[in-house]
Amino acid sequence: MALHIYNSYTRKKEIFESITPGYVGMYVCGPTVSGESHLGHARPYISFDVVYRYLTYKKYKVRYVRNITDAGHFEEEGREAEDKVSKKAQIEKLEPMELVQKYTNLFHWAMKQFNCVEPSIEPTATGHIVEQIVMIEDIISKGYAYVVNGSVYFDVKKYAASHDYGKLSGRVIDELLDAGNREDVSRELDGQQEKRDAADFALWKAAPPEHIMRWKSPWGEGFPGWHIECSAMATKYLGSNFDIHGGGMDLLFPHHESEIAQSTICNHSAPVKYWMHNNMITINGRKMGKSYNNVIKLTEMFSGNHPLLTQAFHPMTVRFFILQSHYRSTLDFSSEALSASEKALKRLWDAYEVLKNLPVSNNASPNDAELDSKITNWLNEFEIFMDDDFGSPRVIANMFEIAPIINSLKDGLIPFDAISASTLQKMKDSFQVFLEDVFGLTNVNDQNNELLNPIMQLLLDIRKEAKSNKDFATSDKIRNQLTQLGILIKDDKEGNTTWGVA
RNA sequence: GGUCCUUUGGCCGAGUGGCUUAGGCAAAGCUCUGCAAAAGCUUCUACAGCGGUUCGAAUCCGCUAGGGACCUCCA
Repeated sequence: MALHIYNSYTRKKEIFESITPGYVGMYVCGPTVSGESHLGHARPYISFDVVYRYLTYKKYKVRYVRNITDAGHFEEEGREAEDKVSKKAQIEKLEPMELVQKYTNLFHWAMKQFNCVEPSIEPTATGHIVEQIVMIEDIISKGYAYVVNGSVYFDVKKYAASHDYGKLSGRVIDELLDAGNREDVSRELDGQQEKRDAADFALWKAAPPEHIMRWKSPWGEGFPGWHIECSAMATKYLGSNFDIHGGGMDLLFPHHESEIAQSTICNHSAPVKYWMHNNMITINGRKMGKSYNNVIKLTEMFSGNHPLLTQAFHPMTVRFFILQSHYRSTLDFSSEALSASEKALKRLWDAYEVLKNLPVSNNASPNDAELDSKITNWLNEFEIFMDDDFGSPRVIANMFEIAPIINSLKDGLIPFDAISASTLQKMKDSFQVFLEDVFGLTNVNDQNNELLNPIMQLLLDIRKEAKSNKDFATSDKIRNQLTQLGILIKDDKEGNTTWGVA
């Protein structure tokens, strides 16, 4: 089965065929590093990390570009244009670039916690001012942008006359063009008066004197509009036409719509073959976002230091939580849901550890052909489900179908010759590939270390001895106190004991 | 106001026109156990409401109700 991807642009699932066979160019809108990342930000980066990993698994050579937006944009309309980055910097008494660096570092730290693969290229907006200016000049020369008072605006009306502006986001162009005249649009965009039409968007903004972040341009000192950076950097590193552009659904309009317009004018063709958008993470049914005042920062997530959290959550728990739902569905956050994911992940990973240690026999044919083929089928579906627009929840469901079988094999409830050696080997391989390589999950309980292991073995030996002497006081003491320390003792049928961090 | 999406069992969440209609968490019972835990087995089992299309719909269409997103910085 071939990989199918839901294309936001056509609103259909399409067979994925890369523009250049064997190669994939993927651009994902990265963070604005003027503040700390929150749980909502985790979704696209984890979702597209899995996309990247899966494409790699499918033998594509992927160039994965994810930008860092470190040039400030507007904060509030109806007031004087303010650079978000420089404003915050004054509050915190930091240099703008110092602030940007701080949050970039924090973002990178969080990505590492989530075990996200680093992008191939991570370009910054401030590092590509020249490219953006060149692109704006090109748009002006082609007649689709105009200069007013040192700012440059994209002429949406002119573009819409010959192009389908609004197709991606499902906007009706007449309404956009009409927006400035409508009563319900009471909030005035900055610079609205100097635009030819309300729907026009800024390519370059003249910087007021108090603006710290500013660059020289043919139109005076200023800073780039929000949308142009992605167009410029994507074009530079992936070309005029590339395969996948990803981001949150909230970026559909105006960001991605505008990107299409800009790039189409400059490159004479639509820039992106497959647009992918992840849905939002909500809290109590409401999107997590600054304006709603309901964000949980990632540092709070990992520390449990937030009123909505009953405990700290491991980054892998968050990652698993996100993978348990489809990337295009909204995902409602709650502490309970996270706790459920935590337990589920632990159960799954424990089974995986057991699986890794199961001995592979030379059993050529299964004694229980029905079970053997059921397992084979579940394993084969891993790839089938992922091929169907990255159906990670269904893959996980299949893994949970197999988990009890793994445990039963270990406990002898299912004899080893029930399944063939090749099937067992396939189980090991498939779990390893999908759990670790594709889903990017890692062991949560990797506190095991060289010193602790022999000490634990010593304690378990003493306990075993005590048990065989019916000295249950001693054996229970060891067990109970270890439990208090957060170490779980598991006895199996053969009298063997394993342990793990609870 | 416009555009679009969504509504699944106690909770979270997959999913397909029909074949017993995932999975996880929680709960209950059982097996195992010195007692537990872990593990295994079993049970509980839904598709907002109303109408329509169909031999047959939770799955397609319409209406109603609830929820949400975007239209503004936003993942």
